[in-house]
Amino acid sequence: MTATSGKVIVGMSGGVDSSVSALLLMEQGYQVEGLFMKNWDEDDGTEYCTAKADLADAQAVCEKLGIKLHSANFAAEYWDNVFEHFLAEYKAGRTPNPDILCNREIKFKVFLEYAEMLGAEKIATGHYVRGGVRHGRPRLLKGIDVNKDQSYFLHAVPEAAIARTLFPVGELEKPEVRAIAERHGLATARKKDSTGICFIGERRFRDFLQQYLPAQPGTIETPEGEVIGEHMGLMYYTLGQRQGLGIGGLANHPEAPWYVAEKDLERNVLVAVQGKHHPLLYTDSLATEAMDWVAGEPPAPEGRFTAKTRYRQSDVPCTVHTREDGGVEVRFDEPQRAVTPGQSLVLYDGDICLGGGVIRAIWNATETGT
RNA sequence: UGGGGUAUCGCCAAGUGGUAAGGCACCGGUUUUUGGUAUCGGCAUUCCCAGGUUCGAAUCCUGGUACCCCAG
Repeated sequence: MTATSGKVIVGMSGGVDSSVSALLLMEQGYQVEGLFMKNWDEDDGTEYCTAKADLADAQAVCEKLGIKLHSANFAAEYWDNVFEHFLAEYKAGRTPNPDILCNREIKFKVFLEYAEMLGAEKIATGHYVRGGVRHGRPRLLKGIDVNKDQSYFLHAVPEAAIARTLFPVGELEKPEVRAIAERHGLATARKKDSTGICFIGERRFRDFLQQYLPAQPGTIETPEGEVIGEHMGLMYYTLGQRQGLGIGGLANHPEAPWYVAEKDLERNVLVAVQGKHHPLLYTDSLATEAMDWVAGEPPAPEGRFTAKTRYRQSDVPCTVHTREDGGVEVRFDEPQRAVTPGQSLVLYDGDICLGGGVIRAIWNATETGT
């Protein structure tokens, strides 16, 4: 990278990654300013006040670096374009991934437009991905640190937005990022990585969801129909889940934990199976809703790629067929565990993230159809 | 109230005189920008109750209580 005088607005979350991103861009000669986004209006100002702490951290870093920090509130857009959909998915019995939508709708859309308004040429974030040019066009590439790669969350961001974004830490390993922060005395150097739904934060998931959706308790059953427990509402569970079922030892059953294998919405029954590798936990093929291709179109109507069905899963080989409605059908070489409708299938060609779509239907390796 | 059986952590369950296994569940930490997964740690001074025998009992004895089964 050669030095440039372009103006860049960095999305500052109050974490190490965005802090170091801002620092690196300054070193590269950019004219850097920060923007702190607050996209969730707290319903409970006392218990979950991490947003204030994050803002304070972002401010401390910006002061240290001597850059200006803007702040914006996109809560209305977040609610309309991310959260409503999030709730609708849960209502439909699926397990949505709000952060994927958040990136497409907020960080790489509303934020990008806002930055343009502030006169910036580009934006930057602390994501562990790389923007690059491959085969003559801008691409979304996996981060160098395979352990932290966040391309899964950005697969729905269009190429045009990727091309206008800088991802400084995508070129680094996480430990280096912390070391840089430490060396420059940034307040966030040792701050624990945040998890939880971005902007909403870490909180008791059940309590949170219950504020928006009514819970309908029902029974937990084995595939054979034996009632083995009670669930608090289907929306609180996801496929492959172990914790929270409350199923203790059962006479005439092995000493193995139980996992969620299916949600029967019609009967309001949660179907559980015993043993981590129960066949009903595996799926062989799936279909998605319309895909978001980073390049705007599929690389080919069909082909061999690798895929993730979940963040932090290593890519697995699969065969992909594109349907006319824009979705794809995917068959995995090896059955995959706990593939879940509502989560996204993301396709890769080497380190290029091609795009992905929300999983709509799954087929078990032992099933004949449905 | 005739016979037989069982009573050990929330649940399943070892232990038959030597000073309470294990699993599941649950709780906490780690991992993690979804939900999960995984991983590490915690979790019965006490064995239905009351007496007794013994250096020593969840384990033996006596008497209760509860539940189960077969007979009625």
